[in-house]
Amino acid sequence: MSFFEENVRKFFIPVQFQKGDFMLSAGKVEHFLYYIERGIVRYFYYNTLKDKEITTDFTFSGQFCLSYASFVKQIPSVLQMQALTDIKAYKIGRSQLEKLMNNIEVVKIKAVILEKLFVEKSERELRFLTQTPEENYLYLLQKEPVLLQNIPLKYIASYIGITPQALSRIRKRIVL
Amino acid sequence: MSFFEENVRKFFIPVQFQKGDFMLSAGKVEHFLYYIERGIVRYFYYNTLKDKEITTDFTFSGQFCLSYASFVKQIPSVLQMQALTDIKAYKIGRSQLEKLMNNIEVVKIKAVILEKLFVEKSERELRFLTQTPEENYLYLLQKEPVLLQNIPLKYIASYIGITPQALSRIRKRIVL
DNA sequence: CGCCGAGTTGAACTGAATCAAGAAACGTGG
DNA sequence: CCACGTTTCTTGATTCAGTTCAACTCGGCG
Repeated sequence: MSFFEENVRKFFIPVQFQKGDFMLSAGKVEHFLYYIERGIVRYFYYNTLKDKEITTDFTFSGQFCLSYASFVKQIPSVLQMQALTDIKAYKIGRSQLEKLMNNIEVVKIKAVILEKLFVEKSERELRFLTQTPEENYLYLLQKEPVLLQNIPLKYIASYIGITPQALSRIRKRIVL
Repeated sequence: MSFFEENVRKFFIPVQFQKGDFMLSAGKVEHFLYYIERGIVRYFYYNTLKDKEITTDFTFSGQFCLSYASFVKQIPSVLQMQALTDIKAYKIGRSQLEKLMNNIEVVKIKAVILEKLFVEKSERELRFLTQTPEENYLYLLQKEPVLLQNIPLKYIASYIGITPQALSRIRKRIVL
């Protein structure tokens, strides 16, 4: 059991979600931080103008998961979270987490987690700037093969920043 | 004087850079965290394969600035930093900063800064996924007008993820 | 069985990349 | 302060990958 997992079990409450469940809908305020023990979560925005969903991220087993801006500022969330698989998770309320923040070790862990989030976003940024959608897809393929087993391709297309049609053609190109 | 500025002055050493100076070159390990009092810093990667620079970010007056991965892991930096203007800054060494991390208030500030960095990258990610290069440029125009006064457009093109030629045509379109 | 969402395929279109050349701005030394 | 060379910016022509609109297939599920 990992260091995080041990600590998580001490303070967090078990919670489960079913495939398809919305863990957080648009307009709701995020009150919990989740630790995903098993499953995949999808983050997305809904663009009313274009009547289109934009998938921005996925969270896999062993990671923390929350609508960050909403949780921190306690404002209605624009970002939505959906369970892509059945999920086994642990949650902790914001006020209780706040109490833990008097412990310097916990604050340090918080900094480490934020650090990781920041570095990941930076790496993703670099991929957008340097790679073609095709290279981006191939990267995702080798980095998170589990993603492609159960998940609709349209979410992956959106995550890469292209249409489902374009992804379909890329996949065709690759096989040849 | 802001809260940050007050604290910065207590522990940081003044340092200056001239326009064009490399604050950190590729392959060097980052030993300092900088606070930029006045000036603009450009972050970029150099892609040997395509013989091309990729500008990923800018830091303006009143912000912290460092090659994050290199500083934290003490490994040679891939990311480079260059002064786009003359710069007045303050710096603190890694080991001294580490000592400050025994103070919970400092760690909390660290978390707040990382939080800000993460949210900014997330917003930039969303712009890549939802906006056209033209919209992206217009956004930058209104968000950081100072950037366009002295800075070569090719850096801005790179930051948006397009070629200088494409940016030139976008600017032409906008004026009309 | 029929419906519906996901995925694929086709054709026309669009916007950025690329290659190439010329104009404008900048800095440096005479 | 001007002349020169370099870098930056612009413009044109061509090519290419992704978008859009539309039709069709496939598989699951009522």
